[in-house]
Amino acid sequence: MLQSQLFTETTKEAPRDEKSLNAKLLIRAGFVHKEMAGVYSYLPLGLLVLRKIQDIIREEMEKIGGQEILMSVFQPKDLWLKTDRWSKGIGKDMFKCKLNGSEVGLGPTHEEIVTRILKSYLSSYRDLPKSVFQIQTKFRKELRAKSGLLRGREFDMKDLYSFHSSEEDFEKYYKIVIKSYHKVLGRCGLRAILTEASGKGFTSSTPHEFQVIAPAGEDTIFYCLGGDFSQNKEVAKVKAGDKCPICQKTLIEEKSIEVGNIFPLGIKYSEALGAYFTDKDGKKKPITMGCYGLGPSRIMGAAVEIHHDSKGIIWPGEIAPFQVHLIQLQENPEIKKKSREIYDTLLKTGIEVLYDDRDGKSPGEKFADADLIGIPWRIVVSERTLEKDSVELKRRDKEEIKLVKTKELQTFFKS
RNA sequence: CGGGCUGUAGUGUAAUGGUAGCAUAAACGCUUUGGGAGCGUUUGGCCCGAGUUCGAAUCUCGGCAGCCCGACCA
Repeated sequence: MLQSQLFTETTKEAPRDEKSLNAKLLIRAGFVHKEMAGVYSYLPLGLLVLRKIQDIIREEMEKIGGQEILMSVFQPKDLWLKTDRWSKGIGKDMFKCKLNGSEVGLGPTHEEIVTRILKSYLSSYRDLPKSVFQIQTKFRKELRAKSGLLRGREFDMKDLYSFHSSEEDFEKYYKIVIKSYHKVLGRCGLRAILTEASGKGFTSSTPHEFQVIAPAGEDTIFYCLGGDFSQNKEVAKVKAGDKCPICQKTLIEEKSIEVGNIFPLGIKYSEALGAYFTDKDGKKKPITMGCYGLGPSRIMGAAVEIHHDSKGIIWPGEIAPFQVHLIQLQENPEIKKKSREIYDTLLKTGIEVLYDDRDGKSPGEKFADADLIGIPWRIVVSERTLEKDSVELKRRDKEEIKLVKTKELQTFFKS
């Protein structure tokens, strides 16, 4: 991508009406545009990041048998009345509107819809287990949107639903999802702590949240540094300073961001909506379900909260909008020509490059922009480097700069 | 939804009852080029409505919007 052609530009100042760090940096760097409280548009750079997060999720969900679907945003009222959630629980947060005189909702979550769909296709134990997921914009009437991308009224969510013939089979899958989620989040540069949470009306069993320690978080968790125990303050039977019930180490209290959660749904929805299957013994039984959420947009915000410095964002490699930020530092024809060659070579090698080919920008401004945008590798081509047939290579998260021969650049990035 | 704070060029800010100013971005020209460059010229603004007043960005009331705290939140 030629930076001179990029739709967005950076700004020196963050807008006054944003206090949250993730929103400030993402807006300054041109990743998102704020439309209203809790509602953001994704601009080219932001969409690249969002898609990378979504693609990591897709890949990992498919590895655990998830099949991607896309469900309707509109939610019929009668379905939600059957599960008694139209005006209770999450239903209170549902945007509702009239459609030809009847009321419909905009999906804040999809248990109702997915359960009704599965009724049409799953009828025997031979059909189980199955799991489906979707990545979609969710709408929620949050009373108070806040913290930039962390709590929006319109946000991106991946919701996975699994269907099982028994509680045991469900539990096996639940553990598989836990592993998978840790992998997804790890690839997104986040270290999450599996935390016991409250059912919040979804279920009576203990669900789990994936919490990332960060001052900007709105949750508080107690956790053990040994990594074997964590409880959300909402449901905690422990407090800071207590001994870990498992390994006796001291428990710590921290603010954290909930980037994912997983719920045992049991047979709550299948019973309410009549989703039964015929078991080996010929008996009709309700399908056991689980649901599992991850918020790509929230992950993006959390990644910025965790990975930044005073100069800007430091994207974790896998979700960076580009791998390399190539900077043509000066405007003389030789530098332009050489930069262009390097750009073409890198592209041919399959590397994603943002090429700062802009004229009329001082070196200082180009460096400052590169730091703000936060692409993992920076390559500088200048009069100085060309004298040595080289370019400068610097990682966004390191201070050291090394000279690399232009010829060796391709090999460097291949490995 | 309760409480608090705030709305001034695209963005960030100043003017506290009396000529809307500064920075930055944008446009043009010349110079400049290793950490947000210089000079000159130009464009562009008081959230909306009502009231008080000779006169309102400024005071009052209402609305709308944003942020923060709380409540709420798979």
